Amino acid sequence: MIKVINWNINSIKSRLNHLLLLIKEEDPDIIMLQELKCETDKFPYVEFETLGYNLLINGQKTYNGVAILSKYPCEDTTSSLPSYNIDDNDQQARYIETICTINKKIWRFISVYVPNGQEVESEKYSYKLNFLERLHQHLNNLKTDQENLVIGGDFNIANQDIDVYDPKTLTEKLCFSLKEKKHLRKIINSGFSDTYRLLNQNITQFSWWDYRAGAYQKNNGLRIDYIFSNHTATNQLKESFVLEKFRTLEKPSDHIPIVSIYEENT
DNA sequence: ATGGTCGGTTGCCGA
Repeated sequence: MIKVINWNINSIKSRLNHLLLLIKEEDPDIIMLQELKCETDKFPYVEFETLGYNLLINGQKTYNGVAILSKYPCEDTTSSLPSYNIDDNDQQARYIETICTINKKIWRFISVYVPNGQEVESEKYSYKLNFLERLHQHLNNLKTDQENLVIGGDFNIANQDIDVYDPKTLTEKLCFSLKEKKHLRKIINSGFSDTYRLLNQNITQFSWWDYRAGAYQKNNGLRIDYIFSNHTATNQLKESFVLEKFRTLEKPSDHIPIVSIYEENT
């Protein structure tokens, strides 16, 4: 069994105890994190090495930052998404990819923090769409039919009406505009499954609620965090669920962890 | 109700 968790933690420093609680309660094999808001060499390595994790960190000061924590040894780690001449000077820490060998099978894991985009048609919105295009190209170039590929991330896009609290109000708003959805669907349709949706059809479950305006109390949320897996991995998918409890703790992240469990075919 | 609340950093940005 391989238990994978994805979580936008919104500051590793502020949420250290929540992450330790998550590990204590769920004992995941792989944890993919976003928004560390911490420089690579300031990550609290010891706490997690003590718990048996290999740590792959791509951090930066104040903003962004992604990580993969793995109980299995990792190799060939890359901390940048190729630019493909689309965005040649991208310095933001939004991507990390690594390969684990688990029971002699190759599992490639990616943790990605897609740009928020600030406002539809803004400069940052273009950067968001460009980033998604780069991600799409990179995933196509991996040609990973022979291996298992699992992508966890905060994509900052809700895919369908069922994934938002009020599709009418949110039409063409940031994180629900047609251009964003088309970019997201292009990635999914290139050979991935949305693991939570695959096993929980017709259920409205959000992964993020704004800190502002009592959004959580009103359940005004969006499902923008995902675990995607390729066909090979999805064939082994057994369970997928969210841990909404982590939005009810004191000083929570505005996002909740998502869990997907794979059972290796024998 | 076109507002509000966080985190990291220091008077404001990003989400």
